[in-house]
Amino acid sequence: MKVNYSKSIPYNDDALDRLFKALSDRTRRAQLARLVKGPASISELAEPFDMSLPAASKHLKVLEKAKLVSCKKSGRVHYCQLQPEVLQNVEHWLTDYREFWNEKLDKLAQFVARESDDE
Amino acid sequence: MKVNYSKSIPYNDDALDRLFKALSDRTRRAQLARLVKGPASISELAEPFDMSLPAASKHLKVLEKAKLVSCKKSGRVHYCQLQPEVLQNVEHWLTDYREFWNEKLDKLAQFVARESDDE
DNA sequence: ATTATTGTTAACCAGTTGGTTTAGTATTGC
DNA sequence: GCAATACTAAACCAACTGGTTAACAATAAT
Repeated sequence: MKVNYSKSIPYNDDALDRLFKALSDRTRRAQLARLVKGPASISELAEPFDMSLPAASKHLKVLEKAKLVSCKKSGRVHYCQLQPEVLQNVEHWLTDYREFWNEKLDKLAQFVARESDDE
Repeated sequence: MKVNYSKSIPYNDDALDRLFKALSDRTRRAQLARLVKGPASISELAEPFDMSLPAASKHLKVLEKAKLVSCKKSGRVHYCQLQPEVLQNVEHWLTDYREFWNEKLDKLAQFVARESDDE
């Protein structure tokens, strides 16, 4: 089943706002990068960044609201897990532009090819 | 010439910050969407959004700083053009995660397939 | 020369963000 | 029971955002 994500489909602006906003902070991107390697507690996610636990915790909340991360409590430890599926929204959003930049790259490639022919 | 954008390469955080921040506002995304259809003046980019010219102009500046748009003045009108190449940074940034979510989707597909077999 | 058009700049404002510290709540371990 | 651990909640702060209006500059049209 293929979903049509082409130009006419209205993207969910609220979701994209939350997503891009979540991704616009390098600390949060670093936390995501850490989570690629596997689940982690909030302390583990705070430690490498030289910031207080509350700060790290707040970042995690932003990631959770964007649905990039899910956390569940086990005892007193909160285990956080990457939930990368929502990044497909970014992927789909890019579609219209990918076409555009490929065109430009093609033109550049043709230009370069033509230049080399002249030499 | 292939550039290695794999995990070990440090992404340019400043550029990604500017890029994701620029994309995190729906007005700016709408302006980009408009520019897919071709260059436009600042007035044209302000008009559909029921906002003042200075506001639209500020958004354009954010897009320019992220290098998503380039503007040049001709007479008194500023023509703005989409510069989508920089979105490849987003594309590349996604790489590590794409792998991750494809895995998950594969597992889901396998699960679904097994379920249908049972029926 | 005047006037209209297309923007920019500056000053301002309310709300958000990213950080802090301090205090409090569960849970675990001794 | 008591102390340590892992976190959350609240209050605060400076800086940034996204918007406004008012004033200005530059170009075009009459």
